[in-house]
Amino acid sequence: MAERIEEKAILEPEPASVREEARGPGRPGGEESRARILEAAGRLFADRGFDGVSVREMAREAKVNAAAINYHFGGKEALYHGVLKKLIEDTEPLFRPLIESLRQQLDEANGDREALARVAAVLIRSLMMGILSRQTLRWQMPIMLREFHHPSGEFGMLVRDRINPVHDAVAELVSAATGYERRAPETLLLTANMIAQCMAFGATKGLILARLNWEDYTPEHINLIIRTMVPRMLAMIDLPPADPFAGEEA
Amino acid sequence: MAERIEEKAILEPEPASVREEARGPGRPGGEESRARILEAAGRLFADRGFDGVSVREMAREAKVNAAAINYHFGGKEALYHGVLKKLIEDTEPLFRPLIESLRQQLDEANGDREALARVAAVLIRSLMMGILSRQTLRWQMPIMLREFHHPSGEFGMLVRDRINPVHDAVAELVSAATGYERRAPETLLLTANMIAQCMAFGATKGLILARLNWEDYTPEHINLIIRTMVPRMLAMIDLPPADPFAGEEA
DNA sequence: TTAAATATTAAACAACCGTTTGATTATCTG
DNA sequence: CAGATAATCAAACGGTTGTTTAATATTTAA
Repeated sequence: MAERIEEKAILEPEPASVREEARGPGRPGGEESRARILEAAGRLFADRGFDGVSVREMAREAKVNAAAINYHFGGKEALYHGVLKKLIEDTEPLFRPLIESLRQQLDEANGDREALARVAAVLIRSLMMGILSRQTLRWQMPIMLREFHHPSGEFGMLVRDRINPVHDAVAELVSAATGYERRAPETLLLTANMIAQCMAFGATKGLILARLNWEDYTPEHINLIIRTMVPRMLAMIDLPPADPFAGEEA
Repeated sequence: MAERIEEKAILEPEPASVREEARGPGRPGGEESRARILEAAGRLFADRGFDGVSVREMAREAKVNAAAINYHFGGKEALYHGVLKKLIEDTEPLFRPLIESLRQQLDEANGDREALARVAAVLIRSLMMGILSRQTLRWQMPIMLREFHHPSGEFGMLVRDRINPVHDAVAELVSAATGYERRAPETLLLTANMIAQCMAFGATKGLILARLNWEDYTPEHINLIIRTMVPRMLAMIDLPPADPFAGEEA
């Protein structure tokens, strides 16, 4: 029995990162270093892509020795996996309540088109607000966009854990608004397009700033984008206009 | 006098690529090699990004010695510049007639909303068709998208020579359709959004295929996308529905 | 035929890449 | 205290990077 355990331990010298909650004795600080590495790696991966950043640079940014990255994660590829997993976890607080309240309000609307429009308006505004103004999302999105066009080995996990839940929920809204079947290709295409539009002003930020002669996105700019786009995105799915800022404090 | 020329030649050992039309004596075949390098580099840059490809791999794909790339272009960065310049030139035959016929038809429509809708429908279909079905555009677009979000030194040239002409023309359509001023922020935002939507199904191809359970884009898929999206994009800019395939042979 | 010009190549360059190793430090447990 | 455990680091590994060099091949012009 002891042989089997030892053999497995030798064959799989797992990195420290897959440790469970139970902390034994030993030099502390590992969790903080691990967190700093994930933060720096996410920022740099998003900005320059997987091949655009070196392990040494990420280590420098995280104030850690380069070997520490392999110690904590097991390699550059595994670190990217960790970044993507953390991205999914970190966006959970934004998307889960959004999905749940969408489902509930969709139920309450019960086919009333004006109510549907209000639900859709709030959803779109929340998505755009989150994507454009949250600092964390601003560097997380480029990673997702990269995956959308050039899927890596982690793409499956990203679709299963983050994309599908959001798209399925929004598809219910699109289906209710347009009358398309819930799983019809038209529903899926429109859903993907609606969500893509919410991300577009983040994805093409450089272009928008150049065309509009803006320095950077300010809260006023973001409000202008939302005010301009929301009524038109509602029209896109056959819904009447609705104030995207209804129920908001002045 | 001879000194000045020689001095300049020494200080600026320009790569062979900046040669003018006039061909002197010497071993031939340079132009063909240069073209093969540009083709391979464009394909690989688009697929894996600037840092994702090595000079040696591009040389191998182009059936050329690695040193030939520096001989013809002067370096990896300069090669990327050449790829982008060629991209702008190559897309000219698609965009110039599109822009010109758009301007002319816009003039002929003279405010008639049904005519405007037909003009917009044809424009959107042409853009989507070109982006989704042209093999060349399919690898050129990722490069543009990369530039949109992460502008390189060549971004200015791309905006000036390729983006602005297209956006300015589409902005006229958007302005005529919505009533916004031609240079109003709303017009520019809506214009960018309309064009982004035409590119979205190319940019998020991996996601679309995964959600729709498609293997790859077929002509039928592309037609479905266009049939689904065009009427809704018209609604987005306050235009009545129009058949995007009107006037097309069955 | 000789000379100049253009194109191509193998070899070498220093720098950097991701990863491994072995030693060292810091903390907890018995 | 001693031993186990966890974390960190400098150094080195073999390999690859973009680029340069020097030699060579192939053409035209004189």
